[in-house]
Amino acid sequence: MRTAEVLLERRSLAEISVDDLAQGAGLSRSAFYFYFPSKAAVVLTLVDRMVEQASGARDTALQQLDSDPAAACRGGIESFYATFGAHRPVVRAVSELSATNDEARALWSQVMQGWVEQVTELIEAERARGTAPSALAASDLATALVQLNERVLQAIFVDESPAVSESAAIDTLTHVWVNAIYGAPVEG
Amino acid sequence: MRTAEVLLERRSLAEISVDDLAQGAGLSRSAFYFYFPSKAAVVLTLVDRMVEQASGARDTALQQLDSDPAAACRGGIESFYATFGAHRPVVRAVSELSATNDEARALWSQVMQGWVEQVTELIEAERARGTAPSALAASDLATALVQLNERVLQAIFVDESPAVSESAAIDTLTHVWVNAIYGAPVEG
DNA sequence: ACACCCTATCAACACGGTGTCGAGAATGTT
DNA sequence: AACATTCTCGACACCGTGTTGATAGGGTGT
Repeated sequence: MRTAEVLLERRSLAEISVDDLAQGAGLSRSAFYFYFPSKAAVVLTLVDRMVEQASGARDTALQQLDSDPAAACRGGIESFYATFGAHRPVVRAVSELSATNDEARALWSQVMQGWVEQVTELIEAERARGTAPSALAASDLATALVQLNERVLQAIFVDESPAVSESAAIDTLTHVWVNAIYGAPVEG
Repeated sequence: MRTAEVLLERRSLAEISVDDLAQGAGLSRSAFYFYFPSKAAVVLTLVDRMVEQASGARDTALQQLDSDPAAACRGGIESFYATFGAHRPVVRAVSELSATNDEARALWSQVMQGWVEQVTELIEAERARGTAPSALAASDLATALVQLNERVLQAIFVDESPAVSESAAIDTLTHVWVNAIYGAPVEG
């Protein structure tokens, strides 16, 4: 698995064969299959690890919004950024794998679902306090905002173009979040 | 190519072999290679077609913002939705292909770049008119908003979960756009 | 010291998909 | 009729995956 992470820094998942993985770990290709059923399983394990290690950070980051809501949003976004930024190769791999692998898709959507639920709660709490207007379904708005983060950061992490400049990313996302949550409804 | 579009309605690109494509068109596999250098080329051609057919719609949709800016945003979003919604299998295929194919990635990012430029102009025009505050770089904001659309609609088109409900998508996106563009800067 | 099992490793194989080649039909041109 | 162009095919080489059956080593109990 260390080998997998190292190789993923340089090449995409598709460019890495089971042979590469095995050789990197000093094994024959078939010995690899003793430890993992497939290349995909390695990535899934890597993702599992990352998720476990990071799911705590999310909950704490978003919960302390009593004081300053804008700061809480920023905290959540920073936590999102930190979590996935620290494991860029893994994020890249899982997004690549999701194109062809149901399990990867399911795992990733579970991760995103966690974020969406957390953010939905945040929005509903603010609406209950009367600080945020109720216009759209909170879950729809939360989904959109989480997906915004996902896509914007993804683009940055894999050096796509166009992409938001990395230094402005947090500010840009926070701006969009805060205005989307607290801004006035747009007449349909 | 018609065959490709039909097959892509049912299965993902990875599940379609050159053989399937050829047979669907009543050809042998090697005859296929007379017409296209690879499976990827078929998808690229499909995308080219879609882009060409749709790039006009975008420009006109966003340009008429003199009257009602919110309506112009909505128009742009609707045009985005219509363009890609009408060719879901192709969108799905190109996103899948982009995971492994440089040319597909380049083509897609060119398409997105077109949108970003258009939206950047819109934002800058509004700021020049004094109706929108200048906080973030217009191009960063535009990039984020275009990627928001991309990701939210993608999730809807491929039936991901979580996803914004399709009926609320346009409203949700419009809300985020308008508030992000016209909303007050968030103190960093 | 022996038998035993469990862990670990490997070479060899079968399979499926890709892309190439050269040989030839089919069709049109002079 | 000779020729060229367009198109089609079967056969091949290649690569990556995943499986299998044979085998080596290192504990453990007797």
